[in-house]
Amino acid sequence: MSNIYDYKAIEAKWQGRWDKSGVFRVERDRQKKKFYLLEMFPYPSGKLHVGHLRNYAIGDAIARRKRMQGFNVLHPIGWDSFGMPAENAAIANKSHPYKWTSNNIDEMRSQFKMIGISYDWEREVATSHPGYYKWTQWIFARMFDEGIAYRKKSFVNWCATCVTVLANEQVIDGLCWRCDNKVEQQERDGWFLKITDYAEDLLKGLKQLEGDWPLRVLTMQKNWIGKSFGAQVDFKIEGGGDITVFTTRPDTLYGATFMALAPEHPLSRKLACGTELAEGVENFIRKTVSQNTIERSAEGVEKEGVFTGRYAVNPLNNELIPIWIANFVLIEYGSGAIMSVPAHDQRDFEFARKYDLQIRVVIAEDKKSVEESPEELALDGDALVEAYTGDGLMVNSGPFNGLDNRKEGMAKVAEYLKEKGIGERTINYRLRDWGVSRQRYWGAPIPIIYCDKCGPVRAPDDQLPVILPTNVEFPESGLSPIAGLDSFIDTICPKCGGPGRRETDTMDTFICSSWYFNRYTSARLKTALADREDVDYWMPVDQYVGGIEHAILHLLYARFFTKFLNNIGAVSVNEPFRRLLTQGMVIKDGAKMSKSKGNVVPLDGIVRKFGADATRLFILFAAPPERDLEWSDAGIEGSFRFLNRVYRLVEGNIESIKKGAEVTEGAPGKIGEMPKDLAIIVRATHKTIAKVTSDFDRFQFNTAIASVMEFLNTLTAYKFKDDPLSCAVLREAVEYIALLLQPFTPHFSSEIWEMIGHTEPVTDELWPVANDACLKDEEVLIVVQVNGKLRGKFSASPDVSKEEMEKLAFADEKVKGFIGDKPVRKVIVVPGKLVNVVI
RNA sequence: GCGAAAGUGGCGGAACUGGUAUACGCGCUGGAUUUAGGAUCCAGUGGGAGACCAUGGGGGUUCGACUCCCCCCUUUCGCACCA
Repeated sequence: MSNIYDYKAIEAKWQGRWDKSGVFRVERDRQKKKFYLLEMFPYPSGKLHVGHLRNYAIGDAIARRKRMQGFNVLHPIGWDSFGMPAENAAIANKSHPYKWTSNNIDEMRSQFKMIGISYDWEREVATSHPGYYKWTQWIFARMFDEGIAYRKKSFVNWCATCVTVLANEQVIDGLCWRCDNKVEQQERDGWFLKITDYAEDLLKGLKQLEGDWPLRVLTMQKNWIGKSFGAQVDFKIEGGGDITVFTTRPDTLYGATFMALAPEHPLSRKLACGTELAEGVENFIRKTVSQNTIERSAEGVEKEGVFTGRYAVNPLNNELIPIWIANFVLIEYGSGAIMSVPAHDQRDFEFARKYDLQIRVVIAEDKKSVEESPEELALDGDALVEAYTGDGLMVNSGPFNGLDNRKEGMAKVAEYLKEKGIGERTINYRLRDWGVSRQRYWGAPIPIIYCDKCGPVRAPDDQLPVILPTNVEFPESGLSPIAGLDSFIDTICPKCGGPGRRETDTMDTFICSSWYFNRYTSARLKTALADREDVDYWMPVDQYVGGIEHAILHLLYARFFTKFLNNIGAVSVNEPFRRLLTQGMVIKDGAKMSKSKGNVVPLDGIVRKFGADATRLFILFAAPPERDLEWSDAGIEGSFRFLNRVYRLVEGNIESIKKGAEVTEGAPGKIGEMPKDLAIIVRATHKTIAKVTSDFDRFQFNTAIASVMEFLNTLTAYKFKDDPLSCAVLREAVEYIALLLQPFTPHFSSEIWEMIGHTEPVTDELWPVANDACLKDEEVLIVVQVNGKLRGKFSASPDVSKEEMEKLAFADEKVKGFIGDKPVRKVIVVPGKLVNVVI
């Protein structure tokens, strides 16, 4: 008898069977309750590594268990196959992204099969396939029609290394999310999606997800959307023109002693134009704008500014206030201009101190000070050490004096502004429109044609997909090979029939992944992005599993697309993912495992050495799913050993186990009549079922697996006899081990199941249910404490009375010794658990 | 700075609503088997000679605290001039 089970043969055998029989293929079936389980699909970077495995092992465990619970489970996989690495690799190897990508997909597909994930392979999609991106373009076309996709010139995030523009969500701490290089600001034309139109819907939708999504993700999205209430106010510029500002503090308007514009603000250059200040202003703007995001926004960067020489009129008191340009004012937020209230805003305060600008207090901290010394308040702006940002009573504010700033002031000032037609209450969001133009080749072409007469016109639906030409050469620079490709560019305007030029930018790949979950419901359909009945049956995704790194990016975009598709009547759901499980990252050498960081632990070597089952089991056993996991090879042998022990138990007792099938009634019914020690095994069996079930419901795979291991320890410690009842007990134990492990170690479970004589596959079995009668112990251990410290134990019937427990506790010799002759002050008895004697 | 999560043996991690802290696994020690190694099996394994002491530190509530409350420290993550 070999010590190591033949995992290679076993895994190949079952993978072959699953492939051939197509057990994991599903069809829409209104009779059955559906369950849509989805893991975030991978970018086909080459090979699976243990970081990938975690995601897919978790997903597969859930999918397989749901199948065992009788659900019609949709569990598909595909490829997020557009993207820069393919293009860069192609340039480096003088190959083509198409080839590189499809080779990688082939490699990764075979690896997915090698680890036995229960996918419906008939639904496989690849976002770089024309049959897929046709519908990506179709959605873009709808967005164009609805005014959601639009073109504008603006300051955008530019990554020089990737030679392309990035969305705000793709800039992490001022660095490119992909290559970690510094991002610069550049003024460019490009396509944007008006995600801001959906800001309120996206925010509201988060409420619906509460409890089903990790709170962390909900909070991050909420902060990202960043809703704030306030007012917009128009300030007249002395000598003509006006500036609109957004403020959350209309109650401090009387304290606005200067204005500040973002350097990028269109008026910044104009205001000083032709004056002797023009040069200084120009220099300041140029210097500030050329700084990258980090240099400009890092903590502790000093506030700087320059005076434009011009003044605006405070609309409430008609005072002239100087207009400055300041580095801390952001063009992206609000209107890119602010009214500055140094007494009540720390940033304005620092700026005012530096440039010696007036500071006027308009909110008094408490009532008393207003009543006692009203005249002093007008003066003490200079005495402030920092801005007062709290609430209080309005002072120095004309007719508003004495009002509670928050309860009345804000509304009253806003009302007044509205009456005068110089402002109103408004809501501002931090969320910006999504810049989606990418100056790279390997992405979905934006289906737009420029015509000198008609402007940008979208390609008609019957001309979709706009095919990305594959017969191209790649310049070393990383510039897109289609940017100068006349055969692609030159076309006819669909509107007027005149000459037209195709857009050569491609779409951000996050667009491709914003709707793919719909496509799985009818992956090969040629006439629509998804069959309406199919998509209505399967969507939403019941359980989504993916990395926390997409908390904002992908998860926000996918929600936005779903709301848009719902809006145009293409789908019925409003939120794509009912429940979300964010698994922690797999860390190696202190960084998230990824190919670009060069710290990947490839899967194939490990699987070769221990088998797919042991590898999957280990990664689920090593830590709870949400926690980060520092990878080490060290523990995997334990999982492998465990499987070997189970295998040997079955192989070594195969005759008894088979004989056990002849006892027709099964062990649980006979628990009352069997020997005590055998009954303990039956109880352990059913307790394990109950424990694995409840742990699984909470996705605590690590403890679920631990309890099966513990059960095996109990089982192997017991000397089974060969009588029919013992055989039945052993058989039952082995059967449940196979069933409970099936979601984690499917090949192994299948093999065990077959070995003990089953002809139907274990993957078709139902999830076991513990027998309640077997969960109750015959005896329980009662602990005895003296003054809260453990001093003794005894066992008793689980329904032992409190009086009896107390009696038994005091009878314990050790306990007696600790009590001595001291008086007993109190005795606490927890039924069936513990006695605590207080002396 | 703000917000969130976390801190338990040599290591990964258990402990559901306060009730035997350290389940399960790794590693380590000793033994059995083996020509040897590997594999396997058995026993042991928080610290301390000990009464006792231990869940980041310090207080508190309680008969009883990893669990609840207060203060502090550390780590990780997110946000960070958002007007």
